[in-house]
Amino acid sequence: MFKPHHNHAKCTAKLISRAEEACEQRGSRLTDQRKDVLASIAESHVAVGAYEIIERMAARGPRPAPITVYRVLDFLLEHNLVHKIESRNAFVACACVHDNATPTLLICESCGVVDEIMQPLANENLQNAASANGFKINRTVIELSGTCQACANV
Amino acid sequence: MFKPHHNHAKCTAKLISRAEEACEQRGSRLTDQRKDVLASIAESHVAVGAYEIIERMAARGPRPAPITVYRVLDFLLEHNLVHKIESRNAFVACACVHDNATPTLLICESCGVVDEIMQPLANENLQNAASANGFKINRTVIELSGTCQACANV
DNA sequence: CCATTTATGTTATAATATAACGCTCATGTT
DNA sequence: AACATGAGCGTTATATTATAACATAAATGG
Repeated sequence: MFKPHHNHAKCTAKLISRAEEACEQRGSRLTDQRKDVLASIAESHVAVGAYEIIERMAARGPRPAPITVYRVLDFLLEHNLVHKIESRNAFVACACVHDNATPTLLICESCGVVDEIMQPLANENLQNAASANGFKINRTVIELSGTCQACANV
Repeated sequence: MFKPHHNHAKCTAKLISRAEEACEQRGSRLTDQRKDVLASIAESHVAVGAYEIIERMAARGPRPAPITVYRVLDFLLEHNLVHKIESRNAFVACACVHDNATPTLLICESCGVVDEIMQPLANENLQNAASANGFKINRTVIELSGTCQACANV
């Protein structure tokens, strides 16, 4: 189904080291468990459900309880190290650097790969529209489902 | 919590009659059950969960099974008569006319009211960005959570 | 070393959503 | 009318996603 078009080991390593940095900066601890969960999610760029994370972890060690994984997910979400795909109840490791801006998620319905792109113009439009309606944005979700380039070319 | 700032009965009536039209145009049937579910959702502009819909219906007649409500929801979603708030697993009746464009949902975290606005510019930006990445959009989700004007003024 | 917070473990359960199967009823056809 | 078809719905069971409540351990700051 999914074939990485890049050196994924390198990709994961980079992600973990960025996560370590981010936690250090914020004075929070990236514990082994948290690193494990993050690594499980980062196994691919495909969105993964919480219970699939449990399976992946069970394959390499003791099976964590759901609450354990959800607790870690909360931590990782707060630290912007993973994103929740709301339209799928699934998670992906954050693939790009975005300070406070909201990424647009491109979700392939065929292979499941989730790509992140920064779209400052769209964010600005939405911010303006919200303001015009007297609405104060706390959180923005932009998810586009469809067909990725790789799958379109098959 | 929520106090309508308008004549809601009128609002619902309009919604139902629009739904009837839409179904007629598409040659599908807006059965009593479907009308009931739609009316339950449209009781307010607050997003409502599937099981809360069941409660509302149970208050006025026999309690429907979850699958029943979900089936109706599928129908209503397909016909664009309701929207699913993905970030909340909840539903609202479609409040405005939008041909094929995607509405932006403004979700108040305080009162739960969901407002719909059309944001052609943002849609266009996202479409362009997707195209630039070779991504073909099938479905777009834009959800802004925050504080609505009414709640900000309290 | 103690107090406090943060992290984790354990058990149970809540909330959301779908599968599978069969019956009924409207509709169109012969 | 008799029949075939498919849409709508009923019923039972179960899958999937997420959280509550309470106990223990481990890190951190004074």
